[in-house]
Amino acid sequence: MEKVTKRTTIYDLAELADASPSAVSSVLNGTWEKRRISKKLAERVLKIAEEQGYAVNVQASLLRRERSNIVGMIVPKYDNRYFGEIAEQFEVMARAKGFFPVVTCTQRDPELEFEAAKELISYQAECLISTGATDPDRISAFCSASGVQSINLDLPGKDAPSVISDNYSAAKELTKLILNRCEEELGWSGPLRFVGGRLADHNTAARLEGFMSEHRDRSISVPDSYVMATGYSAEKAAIALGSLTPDRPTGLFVNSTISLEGVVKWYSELQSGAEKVRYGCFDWDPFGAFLPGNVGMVEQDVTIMLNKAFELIGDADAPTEPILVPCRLRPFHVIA
Amino acid sequence: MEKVTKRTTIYDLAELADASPSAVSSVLNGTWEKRRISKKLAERVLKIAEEQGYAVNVQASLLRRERSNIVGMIVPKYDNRYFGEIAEQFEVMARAKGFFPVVTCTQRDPELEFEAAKELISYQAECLISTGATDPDRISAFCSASGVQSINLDLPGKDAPSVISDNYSAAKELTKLILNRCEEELGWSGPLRFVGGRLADHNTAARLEGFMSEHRDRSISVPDSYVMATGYSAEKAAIALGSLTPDRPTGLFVNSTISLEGVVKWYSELQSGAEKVRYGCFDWDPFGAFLPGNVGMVEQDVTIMLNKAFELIGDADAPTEPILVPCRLRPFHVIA
DNA sequence: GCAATTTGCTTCATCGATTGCGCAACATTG
DNA sequence: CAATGTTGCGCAATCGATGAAGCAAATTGC
Repeated sequence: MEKVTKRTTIYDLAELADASPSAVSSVLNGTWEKRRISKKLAERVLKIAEEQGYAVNVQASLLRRERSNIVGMIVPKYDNRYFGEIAEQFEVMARAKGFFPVVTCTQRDPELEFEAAKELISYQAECLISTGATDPDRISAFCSASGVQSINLDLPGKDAPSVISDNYSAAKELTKLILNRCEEELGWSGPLRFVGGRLADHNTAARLEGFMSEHRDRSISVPDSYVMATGYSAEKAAIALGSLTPDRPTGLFVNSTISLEGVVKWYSELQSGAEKVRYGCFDWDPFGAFLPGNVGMVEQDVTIMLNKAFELIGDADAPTEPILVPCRLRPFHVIA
Repeated sequence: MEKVTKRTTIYDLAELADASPSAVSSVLNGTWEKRRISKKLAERVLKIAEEQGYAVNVQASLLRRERSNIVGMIVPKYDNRYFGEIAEQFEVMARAKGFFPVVTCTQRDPELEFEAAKELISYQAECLISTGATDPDRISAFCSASGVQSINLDLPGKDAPSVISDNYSAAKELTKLILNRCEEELGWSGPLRFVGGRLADHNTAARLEGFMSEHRDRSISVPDSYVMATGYSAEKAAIALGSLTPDRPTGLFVNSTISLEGVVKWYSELQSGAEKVRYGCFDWDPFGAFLPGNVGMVEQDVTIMLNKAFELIGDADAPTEPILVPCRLRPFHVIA
């Protein structure tokens, strides 16, 4: 219609409705009854707004208001169900609580994490949730300098409240499951190998502790070479296992579904001995139950984690000690 | 430090640096050389800004500027690799082109899709990409009323340029692969069953056409009951297959990885006859290659699709005919 | 019938950043 | 030394929405 594609503003609507911009504004933001605007005018304005395809300019609105209602979240990757579910549920919960969620994916890149965090703060986010951040304390420091609350999810930080899985306990349970199944099905009692993750990463360290603790409880010693923290990459896990030929029984504790991809690739290419392999994985995938050799997976409790995180929003004196959320262990039948 | 946790503004910095807000502004947004601010003052301001943990108020900045640089995207779910990859790559590409990406996940809910689209426009998004939207034309209509460009991805719409996979050809290729493998390995020549998706959905319709066309080429007739478009749900697919016992050879064309979950569940619970089942899936998952009975998957080319979509941004006379992007067929060895 | 109240709006300053315009102070030219 | 040019910066209007304050008209109270 118009030659200029300028966005409609309340001033345009005001002219069309023969009213003042402030009346239009109060009609559109729902405060019109409080401000004693007649129903008649309100309806007229709403009708015109609809006709014109009006959408508030949030920039202008937020500039004037005190609250932005934006909660930001950074997430490393969408290549596994865990972070995907976190992002999805975060958005749902945030909307239900009247927030506007903005999620951004930072590719496990510390620089990008920090840039994205700054960007979200520039958008006046009231709270920033750093999920699985490589350097959460750097982000927390920047947030606190800007007077913005920050919360760590999945990986803990020292300078902000953290909600994380109880990695130690779940890893111990998973180790127990794999060892038990190796005994029952292969008549063999370990030690298992630990595949994937980074030792510098808190979660990997905690899981390795649980893994070791269960071995210790059974008086099984684990050779150093059995700990293969190959990072978060399928290829590296497959390469690390490459030379391993299971002429004897073999058990694997797989840390993350991305490493599981590599393990399964290795497994499927075995010439022989596959029936002597058992593994379990920390993290869940719907296809996991159907992978041969997989005895079980750990599912982290995203709903509870996010509930706890949302409870922390606005809480000035939140605990600095990480809040631990129990995981669910899902045992599978082995597919022969 | 301060008792009030007010965000630092250029006015605060101006006072600290003993300069004017406009000088501070131009230093911070990089126009200071053009505005002939001395290097000395610029460095002083930058130092103070850093000390104070200053972050621009994008709301104010965008209000004043003409461009927002925001590109919005709505995505249905993060429960499969396809949409996860789309979201990730979209963010990377958008940043590389100097945009600020905002992605939001709308749970396949038409109302939420529309609300989210409105919200993104309120944030002055310059372009909105609707991915897999249930009702893309409603979104396009609103966008065009607001003078915002909209682009459809994955599912086409009539009122905005669309970039979609060549569903027909890829489905035909996949059907061909499954039928061939059934012949080679089972000595059986179909017809296959079509499992998952919604017939009302453009992609499902196009894939079904490709499926039918390949059957027609081979003079195989497909009974109506063999088309089981059970929607995007693992349970419904599993239930639909529930009564099917493969006493004879059985071949399945699985439409979407979410339906594949149900198929694999059914498959793994078969008492007998599993060796007589072959299936293939439209959409890719890294664990797919390791699922027994799976002869191949179709991987949609996210990178090319997004490249095409980005080419459309800012293009006023973009074609209204959908742009078709070829898919990659990934054949697998069957795991016995 | 006149003051007091209520109704239904408008006016205007404001949020923080941006930018065209302009003005001193200093340097250069002839 | 006056005219002209350059450097370095400040002033003030502006973007669109908001809400406190205010004001005229309509209604009520006595």
